Amino acid sequence: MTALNQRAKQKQQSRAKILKAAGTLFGKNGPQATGIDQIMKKAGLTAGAFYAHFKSKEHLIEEVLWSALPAHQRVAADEFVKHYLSTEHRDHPESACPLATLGSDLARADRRMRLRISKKLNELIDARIATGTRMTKKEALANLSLAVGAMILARITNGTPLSDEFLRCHE
Amino acid sequence: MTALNQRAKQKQQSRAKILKAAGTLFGKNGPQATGIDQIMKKAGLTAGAFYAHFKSKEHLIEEVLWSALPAHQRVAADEFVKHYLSTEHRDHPESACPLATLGSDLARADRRMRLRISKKLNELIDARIATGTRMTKKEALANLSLAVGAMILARITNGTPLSDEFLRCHE
DNA sequence: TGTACATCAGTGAACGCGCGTTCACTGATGTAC
DNA sequence: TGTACATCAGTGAACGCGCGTTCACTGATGTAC
Repeated sequence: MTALNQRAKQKQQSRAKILKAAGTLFGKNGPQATGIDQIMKKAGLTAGAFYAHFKSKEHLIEEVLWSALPAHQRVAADEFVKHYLSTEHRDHPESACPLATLGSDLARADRRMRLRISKKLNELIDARIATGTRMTKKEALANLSLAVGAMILARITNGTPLSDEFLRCHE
Repeated sequence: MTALNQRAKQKQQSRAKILKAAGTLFGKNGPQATGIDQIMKKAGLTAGAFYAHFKSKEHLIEEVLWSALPAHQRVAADEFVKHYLSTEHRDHPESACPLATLGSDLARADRRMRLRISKKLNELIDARIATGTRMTKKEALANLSLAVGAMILARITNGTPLSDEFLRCHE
């Protein structure tokens, strides 16, 4: 039978809960400032169980980033920036694009991690160009850069008038 | 006499050394991953002396960001993006614009810190518009967003062909 | 179907280490007379 | 000018705490016969 038994099913669910909790907390406070204890509590488990699911905190971080990356894949290319620069997206970093939430952290990540991300970015951009309305690669890269930069700046200035202006600066 | 005596002069120099060392290390590894010991060693002092200069690590971080922010102020508005997106700037985060190096960290900083930064950003942007070649505020914001976003993405993808493409995506 | 044993997800306490911070002390610089 | 005392930048060891990780144990689930 390919059906998982009860134990395996439960373990898989626990793993999913940990990933979800970690994603939320990483988005809110960053991976460095998020403890295993905190993650596991949010997932409804205790700290010790963590290592039955992940080899180390480092491995968890990789996994979370990896799964969070293609979040905006399905948005049409010409709608992308507009969709990205929403107040909704700005105000909920816990469920947001990791390029904006963790961009500077990713820039400091080790080479292996950065290469993995680069590969995925390449795929996403190629897909966007292919399906987009005659968009050049250069335009696609500029769009993504603008979106990520404006989102970060809108978050930094959140609470001042400048923040909304950053969200509208693409128009 | 307004001349400082030898002690005060030396203390001022030590403070400057600490700030410089911290700026470099924060740029390279981020403030979270940088220890007081490390900073003080680089400054040629020992850990204990730190608290004669700064109330806490938190206060040092604020000071460093504050002083690093207007680094690009003097570049002419229409040259700004081009100047910003250089390989030199990408490859030396230790002496780079903190918006790119620490953008996501700043987005997570506390409200007080973010408001201080916002105020300075406002000033810088207003100055840019005033002196620039008929640039609208929206264009200035879009330029800054593009520059910061592309720099972060170029750093993440550094080591792959995509990185240079991000640096050239503004053309 | 029932019984005895094996497996394994999760518990919770403990360990070790790093890091921010404190503090008694030192020695050079500054001040009073 | 010299002497005695005060000040203070910096030292270096220690403290306390949080956090990543380990591990002996538990109890429910799965397996063999």
